Amino acid sequence: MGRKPCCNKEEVRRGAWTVEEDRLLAESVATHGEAKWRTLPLNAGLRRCGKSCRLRWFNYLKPGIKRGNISVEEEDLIVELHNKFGNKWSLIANNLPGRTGNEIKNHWNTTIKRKLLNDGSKLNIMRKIKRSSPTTVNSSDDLLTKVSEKENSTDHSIWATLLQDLDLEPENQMTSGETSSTASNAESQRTSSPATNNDSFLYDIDVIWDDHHIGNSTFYSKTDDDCEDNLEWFNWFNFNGVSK
DNA sequence: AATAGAGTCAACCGCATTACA
DNA sequence: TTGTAATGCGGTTGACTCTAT
Repeated sequence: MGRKPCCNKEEVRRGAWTVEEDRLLAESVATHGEAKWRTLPLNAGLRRCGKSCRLRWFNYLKPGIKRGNISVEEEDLIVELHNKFGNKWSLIANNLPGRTGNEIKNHWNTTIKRKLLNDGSKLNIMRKIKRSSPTTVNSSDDLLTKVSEKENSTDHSIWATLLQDLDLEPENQMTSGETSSTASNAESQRTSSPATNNDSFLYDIDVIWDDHHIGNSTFYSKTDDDCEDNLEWFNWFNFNGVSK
């Protein structure tokens, strides 16, 4: 026996909401509050599923919801929070006033993810690693040399060695045999680390970036093959629990 | 001007979690 | 303590819009 359906699909309306439906929903929430979604449609005179009403309210009608383009600052924050929380959209949304989890999820899947993949040079990946790492780099020149040496390598194990060279905590790296709870421990260790370490690491990379003019123009993916390669690296780093 | 493909986003679906009798 | 209902959430879909040809 399967789960009891939340509503009778034959009797409820589906698809885009009309202005009149929005008005009825808003009035009903104003009167009864944000609760009893199951019975709300009946009380409001709406031929809608309760879940649909709840979604419409929290994603669109609720006062204070920001509409329009997501700013660069917000985007940076989303990337940072996604590094920290993963696909926990509601958690991420809690840190962006006026934005909904659904909106952030959509933006991530349509815009940010594409940017990361298209702009996913190995050095950019290093930038992503350092955002989530509490470690510092011993020397900027040292890092540049190591990145340059390995830039053309197709051997992933060499990059793993580089991560060790960069003083990444062993706990940060999850081997294929480890469980996600191990990764969670590493996560909590990272997030509890002093911000100054992150700042130092960030500064080091930015200095290299500026001084040596290694930017998008050099490493930007120009072909589908490049994108495939970048995606491969991106996935590999994610798999090893480094850039998450 | 027509059209195909890409991008965007609101809404749906079903599983997970929480509340409560 | 347990079973059921209600709610929350993330993944996915599909309609609509935009852009390139």
